[in-house]
Amino acid sequence: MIEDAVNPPNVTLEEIARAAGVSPSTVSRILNGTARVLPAKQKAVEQAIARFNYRPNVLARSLASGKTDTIGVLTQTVSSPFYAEWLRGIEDGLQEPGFTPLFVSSRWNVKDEVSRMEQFIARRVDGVIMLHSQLDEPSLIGYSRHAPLLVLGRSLQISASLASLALDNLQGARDATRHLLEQGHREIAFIAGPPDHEDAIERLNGYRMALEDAGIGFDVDRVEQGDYLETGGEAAMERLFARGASFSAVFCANDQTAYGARLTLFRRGLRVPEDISLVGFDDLPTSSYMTPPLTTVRQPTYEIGRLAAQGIVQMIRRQPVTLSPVSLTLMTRETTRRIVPSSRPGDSPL
Amino acid sequence: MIEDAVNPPNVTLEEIARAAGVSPSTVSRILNGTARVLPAKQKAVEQAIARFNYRPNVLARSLASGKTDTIGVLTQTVSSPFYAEWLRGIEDGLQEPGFTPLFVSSRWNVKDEVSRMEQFIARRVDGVIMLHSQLDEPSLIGYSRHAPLLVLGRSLQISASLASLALDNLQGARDATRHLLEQGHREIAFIAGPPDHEDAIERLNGYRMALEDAGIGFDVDRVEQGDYLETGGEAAMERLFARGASFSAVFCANDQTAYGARLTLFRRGLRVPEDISLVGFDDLPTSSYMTPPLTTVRQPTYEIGRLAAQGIVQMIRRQPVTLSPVSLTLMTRETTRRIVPSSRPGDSPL
DNA sequence: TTGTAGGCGTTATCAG
DNA sequence: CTGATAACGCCTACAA
Repeated sequence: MIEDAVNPPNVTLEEIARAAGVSPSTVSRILNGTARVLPAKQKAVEQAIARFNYRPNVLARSLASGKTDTIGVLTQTVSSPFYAEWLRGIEDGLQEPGFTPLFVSSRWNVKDEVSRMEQFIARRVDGVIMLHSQLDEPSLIGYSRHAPLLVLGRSLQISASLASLALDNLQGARDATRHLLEQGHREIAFIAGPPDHEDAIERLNGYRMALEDAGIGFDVDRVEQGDYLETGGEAAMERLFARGASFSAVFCANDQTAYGARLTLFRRGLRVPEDISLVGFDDLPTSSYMTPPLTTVRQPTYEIGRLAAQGIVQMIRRQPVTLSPVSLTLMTRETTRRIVPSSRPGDSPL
Repeated sequence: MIEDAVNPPNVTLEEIARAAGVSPSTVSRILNGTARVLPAKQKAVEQAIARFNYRPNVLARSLASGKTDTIGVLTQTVSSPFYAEWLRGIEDGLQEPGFTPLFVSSRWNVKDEVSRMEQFIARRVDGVIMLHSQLDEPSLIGYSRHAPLLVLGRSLQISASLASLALDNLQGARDATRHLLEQGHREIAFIAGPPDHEDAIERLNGYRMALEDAGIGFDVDRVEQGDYLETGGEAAMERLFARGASFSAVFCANDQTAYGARLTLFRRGLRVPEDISLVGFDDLPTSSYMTPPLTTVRQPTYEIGRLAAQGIVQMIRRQPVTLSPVSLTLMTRETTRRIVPSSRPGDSPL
């Protein structure tokens, strides 16, 4: 029998108190469970709240209490399929402890990244999670003085208010390359990520290391520059061919790059994996639906997101943070294929 | 020469005023450009702000001013590739007018949707944009009394505080089906979306309508239920075959469904488009990188996001809202192919 | 042009 | 257990 009349939007705690015949502090106590209150008053207040459809003003509450129950989450692009699962993990992980994530994008731009952080501070978030920050360590330490800061995808000197969770990109890239080697490939091309990305560099190093482990020289001629985007992979693959590079497999610094490379192969009438083997990195949700399903290095991003959520909450509560490093695993699917050892070395797909 | 000492986190406007030798209101005025101030004081204040690295407390400001410059954005899943571009469009569109989006997911769950809206109200957002709400119209109208509400992907009775922007799903589906018909296909299967989604129903109707326009009966046997996800498309396609349905083309209610269907075709050794033509809906960013690139109906989601951002700001400013309906366009790529009329009617790919 | 004072809606500290 | 009362940090008349 609750009337759905045109309720004057903003009911305040004080009005509830008056309606219930108690003092504002009592209402506040009931709202927060701060102290025991007589059942009778409790009930009166609850009824008033229901009747007026009262909702505490979060702003006022935060101002008074000094906490906002908000976590700033800085991502490079909210729209990247790569970050999507991370965000979901974070959102889910923050749900139960009662925090709200504030997602913003820096668009791979250091200046934006700074302004977003300033915004977080101005909004008095209780903590910040950064996905792939480009800021230098001193800056990060500076920000961590305002609120606990957790940086994903980097490894930093940690403190009580600064933590990081790194992924073993090097290992992942090494495994992927090794897989190709085990299949008999000797000429493995690599399409790199942005040269200024820490993880892109690690992946390149992993590729290189695996090659050297196998006694195969690292050949610059088989490496092309990509940009982590489909278009970059497409173009890089094109350049590889234009340059007459010889290879039987291509390892791409990330899945999006692999998608682009795949398209170029398709355009040139080359079959995957019959003519060329292809490996990606990230294991985006759609990668297992490519034709054929892409062999790639899986990053458990959703789980990492949850871990991060859990970690930042622990930091806020001044509890010890437990962030064990996450390992990446190769998902062997159908874009790689064993090469017959009899094939003449130096065989070019061209 | 700014010292980066361990600054006591929270400098207040009052401290700035004291340091600059002026009153708090003067500082406030300078901060907001509310009134002219003597150049000398202006400078003194600016210096103090810089020196103390002062950042106004957004909470206090909002509480006092009654506006938060925040827009609640309710999406079904932050992590869906489908919503990604919308979010980006909204974020970009909100940037310039100075609003911050607050992204949350309802996970396709009405209960969550309600609680998110409550949260928005509690946070006193200045406006709300909903992507595909499942709430009924009365509820939406109710919420719109708290703050301007803009619903995307639905068509509603509009008012000064409630607007909607619908997409012509029916038209899009009709065009797609017609395209297939023009290519000579007569047996066109359809993998539908969730039966309780307005747009899924519209797409089914568009398919049906095109068939009837062409004088071809709508055949339930060629329709399978999907769920807008890859796995659903995969399974639906499988069922289509298991049931022995006969078709030369498949139209999927969305791209993710098409991805799944594509995989099933691949598994069965059927070529696209040589054996079966395939059409999707949405034009996700990766669709043009499928093998072969997917023919699909494009929704200009990024642009819609920007439009929505612009629209909600107009509503907040009590300006007339201009939301012209958005049309969808067929992107003819390479998963569809003209069928030779000579092929015996009733030809089954099996 | 500038300062004073009151208020925004809650929480939190103290008596009682 | 409960009610005043003072913050929280800023904005905005109002007055000077």
